[in-house]
Amino acid sequence: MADGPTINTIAARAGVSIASVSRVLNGLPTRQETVRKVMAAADELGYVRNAVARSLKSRRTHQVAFAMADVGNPAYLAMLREIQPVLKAAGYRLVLHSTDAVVADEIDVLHSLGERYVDGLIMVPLRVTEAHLETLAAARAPVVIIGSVPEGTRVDNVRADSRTGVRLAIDHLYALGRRRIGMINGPLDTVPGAARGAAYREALGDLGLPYDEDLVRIGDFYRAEGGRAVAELLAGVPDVDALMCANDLIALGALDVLRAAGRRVPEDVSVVGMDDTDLAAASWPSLTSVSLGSAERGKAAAELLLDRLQGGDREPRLVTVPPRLVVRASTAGVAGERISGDDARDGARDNDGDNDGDNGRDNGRDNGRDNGRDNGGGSDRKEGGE
Amino acid sequence: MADGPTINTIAARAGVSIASVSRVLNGLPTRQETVRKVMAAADELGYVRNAVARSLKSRRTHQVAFAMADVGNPAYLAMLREIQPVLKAAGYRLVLHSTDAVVADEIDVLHSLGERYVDGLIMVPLRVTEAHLETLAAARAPVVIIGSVPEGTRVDNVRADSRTGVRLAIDHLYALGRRRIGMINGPLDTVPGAARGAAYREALGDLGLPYDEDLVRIGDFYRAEGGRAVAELLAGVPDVDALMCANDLIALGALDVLRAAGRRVPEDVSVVGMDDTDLAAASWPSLTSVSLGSAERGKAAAELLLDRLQGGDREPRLVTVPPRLVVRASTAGVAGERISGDDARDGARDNDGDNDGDNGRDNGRDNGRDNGRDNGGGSDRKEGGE
DNA sequence: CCCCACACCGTAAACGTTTACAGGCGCCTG
DNA sequence: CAGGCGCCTGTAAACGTTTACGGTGTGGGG
Repeated sequence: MADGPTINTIAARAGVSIASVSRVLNGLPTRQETVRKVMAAADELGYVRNAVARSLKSRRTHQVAFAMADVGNPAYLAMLREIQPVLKAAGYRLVLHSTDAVVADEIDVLHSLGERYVDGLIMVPLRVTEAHLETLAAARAPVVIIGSVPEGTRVDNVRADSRTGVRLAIDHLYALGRRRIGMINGPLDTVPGAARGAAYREALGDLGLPYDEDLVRIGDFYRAEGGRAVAELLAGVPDVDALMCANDLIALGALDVLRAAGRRVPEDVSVVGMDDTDLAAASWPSLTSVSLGSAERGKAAAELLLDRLQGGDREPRLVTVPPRLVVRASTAGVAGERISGDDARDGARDNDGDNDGDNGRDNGRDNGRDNGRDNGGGSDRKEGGE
Repeated sequence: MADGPTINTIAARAGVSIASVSRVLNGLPTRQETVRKVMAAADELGYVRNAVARSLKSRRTHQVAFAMADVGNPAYLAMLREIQPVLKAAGYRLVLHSTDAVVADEIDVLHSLGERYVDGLIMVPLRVTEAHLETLAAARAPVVIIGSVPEGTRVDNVRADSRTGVRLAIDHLYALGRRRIGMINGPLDTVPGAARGAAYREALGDLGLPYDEDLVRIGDFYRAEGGRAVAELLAGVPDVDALMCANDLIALGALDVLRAAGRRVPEDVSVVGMDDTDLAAASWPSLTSVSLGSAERGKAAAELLLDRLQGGDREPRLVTVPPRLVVRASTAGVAGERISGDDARDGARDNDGDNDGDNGRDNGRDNGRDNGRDNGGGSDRKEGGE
């Protein structure tokens, strides 16, 4: 851990100037003999370029930040899984920011772009406040926002479409013959809650179904809360034959309660979740869920940012990622999985997380066609005892 | 995005030297009047310190890297969830490296420490080769390895204990009266596979149960593979009354096949998984699983690294994290969850991932006592249309 | 009244690169 | 053979900080 060699060290040893060393290391035209000497010296000394000094001079860090509310959240993770390889392929490192859902922290991240420790930022804001917009306008590096921003905000933007997502689900339930379709929503003062609630009402209307307040229950985006809401709904409206849940956790709660109440899923009641997280494929019966394309959004955001980093100026772009209905047993009544929409997903993933320094890995999932499997890995080294 | 102000800009505007500016910004003793002028100028200009220049001078980046095989893997994520807050609290940024299970990439990461873009590294190596050890010995920044390293390697090290983990599970099954306990393992040439297989045999022996080869099946660490292996086992040994699965995915496969075969879980067959991933709590019946303490290992690693970054020299430490058996319905036969061991976990997590820029968050999970819930978030801004 | 101590501040060097510029040298051309 | 052109290389400045060092001004004590 001693002080490493610098180009000065190399220059001295090779008997040339630091400019020549730099030129050789950067592949600029140099006499063959000089190249040889410099390379030899660099090799012998085990030289590694100092990224910090390099960044100072070049004004490029080759780092990009990704900021979201919570590292542990599956929707963000799905984004991260796609963002990472895109950036890596382009030679960027990824700096992770977890804002713990504190708005001030998000503003901080935006502000800290001025420190120039990253070349750009992908952010999933909790909500978009005035303060966000102001800081954004003054940001000293390119930013891509995942989530909706007010019309006219000059920033690259990637959105999902949960309205269409809800509609896909309702149409699916309708096609299965369901007519008493309940909705278990999260709080209406959240943006997702409001949007999904409105979309539900709209979709019913378009199908000519009446909007029945008794069929709607508000809980929170938790499993237990969802279950509670379902229990209430069952008590009030025993003839409900389908449940549209505002996220997968609520839907798992619904499965719990329906099972306890002796209702068969999907024979008596169909259940649809939302977000298509890993949990959907793991549950029993496996859960039909609306994917809002977290993975695709992440990928799109990364590509937008790279384009801006490389391309320079252009008008801000808006990318909207279409939702997809992933049909599983909770509506279709089969143990297997059937995909509707343009893509297949099966989220179950796990690993063998062990102390022996050998862990599972995923094979490529580049194109969203991911069967979600983990490789157990392997090892040729057994001495790491337990 | 114009060029931001530097201390030179401020010095000019405040009519002082850059040294004074620096002193003020760093809180070194300065005349009150000077402080005022500098602060005023800095505020007006919206000055933000350039982290790169600062790092070059101070030789500290306040960044730490975390390298593992795959961002999407739940075991690594559990680590990440704990590492992140620890580093953040200490003022460090987190740089993420996903090596895609390519050993050469891991060596690269180790080597790139010479670039000095981070102050330290936490690494979960796929396996530990000679090349790892060599590069490790020459590493230019402190490293913490999660996973076993050969005796005598001079590096901070955090390990799990899957042998004891398997034993916990087997003892539990034995206590429930199970005597025909099968094992569904991953490939034996993987470190986890070998270790868990051996532990199974040993545990049976200690309980006075015979080791019956017919009760052991090797598949891979996948759900479908696990299911296939279970089907074989059922065909050969119909009287099996418990299954020890080498990871949660295999266990999910086991549940699938047992259900299809008309065996009740846990009445006819008890099932235990391993790793206690989020999927364990989501499945039906919920899955008893052995936690190898990924979260704790992550936290311990972060703390070791911080200690080394702050403390300086000391002997390398070894931390071993004890496993924990999380009893759920697949062995206990209750819908609810009962925790055995010293801690409670319930991994279900989800969110409302929506395009409206409003997302769920987790409340504190600092001490491992985590009820795994997500908050739906909220928003006061509705104009983000869909 | 002189000198010294002290508080404050400015100058300049350093961190490790990249790169503009200019100098030296060889060779070709006229 | 002189001039000029090109290739290669070295010198030095710059990126934006931090910090050692020395200078200046003030006030107090001998």
